[in-house]
Amino acid sequence: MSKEKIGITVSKKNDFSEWYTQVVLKAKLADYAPVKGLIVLRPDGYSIWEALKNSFDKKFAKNGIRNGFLPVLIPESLLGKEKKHFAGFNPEVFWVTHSGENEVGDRLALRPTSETLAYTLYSKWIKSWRDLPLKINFWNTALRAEIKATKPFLRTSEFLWQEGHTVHATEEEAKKEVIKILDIYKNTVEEELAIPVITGEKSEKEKFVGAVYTTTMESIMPDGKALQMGTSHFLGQNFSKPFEVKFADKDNVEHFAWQTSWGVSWRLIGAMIMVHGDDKGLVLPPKVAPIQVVIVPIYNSEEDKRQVLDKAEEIKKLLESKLIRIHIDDRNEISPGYKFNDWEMKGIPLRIEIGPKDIQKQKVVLAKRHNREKFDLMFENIGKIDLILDEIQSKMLDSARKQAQENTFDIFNYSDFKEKIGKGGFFKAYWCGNQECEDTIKEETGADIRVIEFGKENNTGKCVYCNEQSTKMPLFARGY
RNA sequence: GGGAACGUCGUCUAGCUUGGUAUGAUACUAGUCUGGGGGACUAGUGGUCGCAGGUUCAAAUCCUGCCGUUCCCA
Repeated sequence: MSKEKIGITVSKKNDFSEWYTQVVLKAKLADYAPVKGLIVLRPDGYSIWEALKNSFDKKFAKNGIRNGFLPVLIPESLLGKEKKHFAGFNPEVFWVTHSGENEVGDRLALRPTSETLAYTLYSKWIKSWRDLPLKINFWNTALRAEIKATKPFLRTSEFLWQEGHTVHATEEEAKKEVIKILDIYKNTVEEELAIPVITGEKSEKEKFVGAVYTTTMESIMPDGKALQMGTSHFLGQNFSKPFEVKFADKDNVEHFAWQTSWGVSWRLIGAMIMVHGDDKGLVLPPKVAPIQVVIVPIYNSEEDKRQVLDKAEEIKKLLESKLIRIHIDDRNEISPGYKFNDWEMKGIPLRIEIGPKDIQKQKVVLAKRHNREKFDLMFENIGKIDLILDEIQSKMLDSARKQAQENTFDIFNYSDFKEKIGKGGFFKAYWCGNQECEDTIKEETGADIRVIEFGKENNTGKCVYCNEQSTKMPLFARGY
């Protein structure tokens, strides 16, 4: 087989969509399930998810949030209690109508999200101000039927996520929580996945159905489309009223509580693939890589083999003592060259090549995945590999930032907007706040308001569509 | 929401027009030689041709429906 056929067969630049699918499948992150729109996570994919989960869990715990678990079935009567919420989700809800041959009385929804179920329970658990704040996070899956245009991690009918649900005595405290969570999201995504995000508010049109307002973090992908990376919602009393989440305050007067909900999903893995991957395959940020360093031993005689593998073991032990995840690829019958390409396709951040010639010179060859640099490293410096991994992590964020900036444009008039939108990217433009303008722009350009960035309301300009004066300057883009 | 293409061992594929026992490569298994960027040779294993009907003496091939995947356009 020609070497072009073994790895990724298309370039990221020329056929982004096909490239993405090939990377997911060939790096063995996920595979298609027998049911449309569903995927299976394989161990390498799941490891990345676990790394993210661990990172989030630590930060949630510091913020007083604990984990719980909710069932997957929600009776229709509950789901329908908050009407706008229900109407928003209804088209994509899977319904369980039978148990065996018998029809069930109240249809059961496979959770599209758990607000209604969680708050039914919260109303039982919360009686007094002493019970507040109540902050629980749930790691589970959500199901939303995707009929068309499914794509691994980005658009699947069932997805892994976490959904957090908090309850507060005051409006102010709940609003603060919304922002605290968004900060945790932003920090984690930037630090672990090396993907820069822009945080801000969703427009009224794009907010979570049932929320008072939605805050969001958004990123621009290399193909110019925007991806919603996570949302944190201020629910006000929209749910506490119908679900009677009430508490007796210090003055012994009963109040409806103030609530938040928030979530990130395995879409983050999709974003990581898109932002960092290249024509050779996946590129993993060291912090979430299942294997951070792979050693490829090179030898021909039995004696060389023993010597090289002994040294490889020694290096492995040293790096393991520094909590580096390391693997020796001692597969026989596979050439070193094949292994190089194989591990590059899987995105492993660092490769150590070691053979008889290296041992003679007391060094190894080190190859960085993200920029494909290759250089010698003396034995005495191998202990510094943790610093090299840190450096890779931060350089990956830098280059992702640069990439995002190059894909962000200031737009001051509508003809410019229409002309340039085809190329993709974030479009910063003034907007009057009127939904009619938003709708028309969406209709004519395919772009919607991704995020109204925090802290950018100092200046005044003219709405890009209707020329009204405004201080709002959202980012428009076509999205996933 | 609208349109198009595709589905044959794990993967890629020939065969389909004009029906007649399924082609090749790669991967996999064993062995020998190899080994610093996708190695070579030899032998072997592996497929109810996406599923269900229909036409026919006979269907991968023709017809209908379904399922799945991908791409393009709102």
